[in-house]
Order: sequence, then structure tokens, then C-alpha cells
Amino acid sequence: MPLHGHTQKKEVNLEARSIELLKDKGLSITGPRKMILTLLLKEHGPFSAEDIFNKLPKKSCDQATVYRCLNQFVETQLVSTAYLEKEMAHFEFNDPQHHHHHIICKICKKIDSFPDCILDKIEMTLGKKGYKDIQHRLEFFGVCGSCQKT
Amino acid sequence: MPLHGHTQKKEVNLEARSIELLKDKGLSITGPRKMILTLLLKEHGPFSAEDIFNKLPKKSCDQATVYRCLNQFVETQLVSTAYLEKEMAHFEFNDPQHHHHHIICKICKKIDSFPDCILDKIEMTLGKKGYKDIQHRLEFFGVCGSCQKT
DNA sequence: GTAGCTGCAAAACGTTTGCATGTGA
DNA sequence: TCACATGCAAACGTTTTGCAGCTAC
Repeated sequence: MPLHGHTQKKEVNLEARSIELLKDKGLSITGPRKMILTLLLKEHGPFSAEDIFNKLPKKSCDQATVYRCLNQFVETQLVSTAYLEKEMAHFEFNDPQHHHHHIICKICKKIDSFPDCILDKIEMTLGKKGYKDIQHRLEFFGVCGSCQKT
Repeated sequence: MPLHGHTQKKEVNLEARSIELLKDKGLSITGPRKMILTLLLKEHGPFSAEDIFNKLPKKSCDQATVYRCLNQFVETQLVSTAYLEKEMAHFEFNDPQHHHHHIICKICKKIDSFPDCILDKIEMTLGKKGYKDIQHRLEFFGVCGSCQKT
């Protein structure tokens, strides 16, 4: 099978999967929702709301719709948020099987991910202190190899 | 010594300490800077810029001055920031001897601190991957004991 | 048919900035 | 004296909201 055909099939699959996910969460299937969720399935992120808006085909939906959809996705836990730079939310598809964290280069802002998470112990300690329904948010910041050269 | 006198002495000491800290960083000693830094020495925080503005005596300085002072304190590493809720910066006095993290109740927003930090291993791993000057930001979110009852 | 989603424009929010005035060293 | 800090008001960038019209189910 030629590469082009393969790519097309993959995109179709991602759209089908996003429709399924929307149905699962009881959200109706609309153009903007399909496009945004498919994008977040295809590219890992995390992306700012503006990034996402710019990655969508031009004039495909309003910026307010992007914000509304993303908030709904966060509420239904399809998408998770990270606050990476000053006060700006970044969004990525929330795959509960692949909990991970980010390291952001302080200079070029490139975002890398890694799966290590050793916070279960702390969460258990907090559980013993009486907290329930515990989550955490963890980001690392540093200067990446290529930025050190410049 | 009566309690009142003791409290007064403590406040005087904190103001003296804040003057010393400002001098150390080469910042000139002004009313707003003294007041803001003394407040952050007295109360642990972390507080939003608005919290801090409201905690100062009425009409003691402008809100823009609070932001300007806090940014200078962050630049000079007197103060550190945490991004706790949606996109709002919170500030606290940065005591390098007492690295710690927060747990925020998802309901009442009460902020608790705890000293445990087991992230040195991850930072070492990231160092081996080529990153330098690594920092992290870690917050926990949960429902505290008293909010579970309601 | 109807609940709910969208586009558009306006507002809200936290934060920053320009400028004239005032103050610390 | 003079660099720098402040107050005030206006601007900024991101996010939310009100409302009229449209679309999915």
C-alpha cells in the first residue's frame, strides 16, 4: 500500500475515533469538535488554545468555539491542561494509560515528554492526611542541549 | 513581656529583615517594597497579586506597583511563583532552605504545604539527557477533609 | 421540534506599559 | 541632583459571555 493511502487511512481512523470519544462523553458530533479532537489525537501537544486555532484549516471555526470546546473536553476529561509558561493554559489529549510529564526549554520553549512518575508515594501520604481525589501537576524547566551551544 | 509587645517586636524584626533583603539585592528601600516583602515574610502564602494588594493597608499603594514590585522580587529571586488555579500567578517568599510543594483543596481552595520532594532523581535523569539549569513546578490538588463532609 | 452548538462582538480578567510626578540615596 | 519608583489611566493578550441564528439528533 502506498504511503499516501496509508496516511489517509490513519486520518480517517483518527476522525472515527474522535467521533466515538465524543459519543462516549455524551457530546454531540459537530464540525469544530471533531476537528479539534482529531487534531489532539494526531499531534501530541500540549498546545495553547491559539496554537490549536491556528492549526485548524482557516475559517473552519471561531476562536470562542475553540475555547468552549476545549473547556468541555477538559470537563469530560477527554483533554488535560498544563500551565507551562506564564499563565497560559496548554491542552493535550488525555490518555489515562500514558500519564506523563513535560520538560520545557527555558530558551526555545521546546516541549519534551517523559513517562517517569514517582509521585504515587506522595499522593498516598496526602491520602493519609485526609485528602481525597488527589491529582498533581508537574512540569520541569531547563535549558536544552542545543540552546546551550548558542 | 506582654504578648502585644512581643508581637510588635516581631513585626519590627520582619521589617528590618525585609530592608536588609532589599539592600542585599540592590533594590532601593521604598514604602511599597517594604510593606509587600514584610507581608510575605509574615504570612506564608502563596498569594495572588490581588490577595497581596488587599492585605496591604488601604490606599497604601497602587495595584500596578504591587505587580512591579512582585516582578522585581521574582527577578531577584526573593520571591517565587506558583501557578495554582487557572492561569493566575501566586507569590510567596522564596526561602531556598525550605523547598516545598502545595496541595490545594479543589473545593475550598485552601492551600497547605509540605516539604517532601523526591524529584532529584528525575532532575538527574534529565541532566543526563542534556538539560541544564533544571527547575520544577509541582502542585497537588485534592478534596480536603472538611470539604468531604459537606 | 428542540436542546444545544456556533459566530460575532463586546466584555471581563489579570497583567503590563507610557508618561508625568515624586522620592530615595 | 538624578536615577529610579510611583500613581494613574490606558492598553494588552487571553479567555468568557450575551445573543441571535443555525444544526444535530
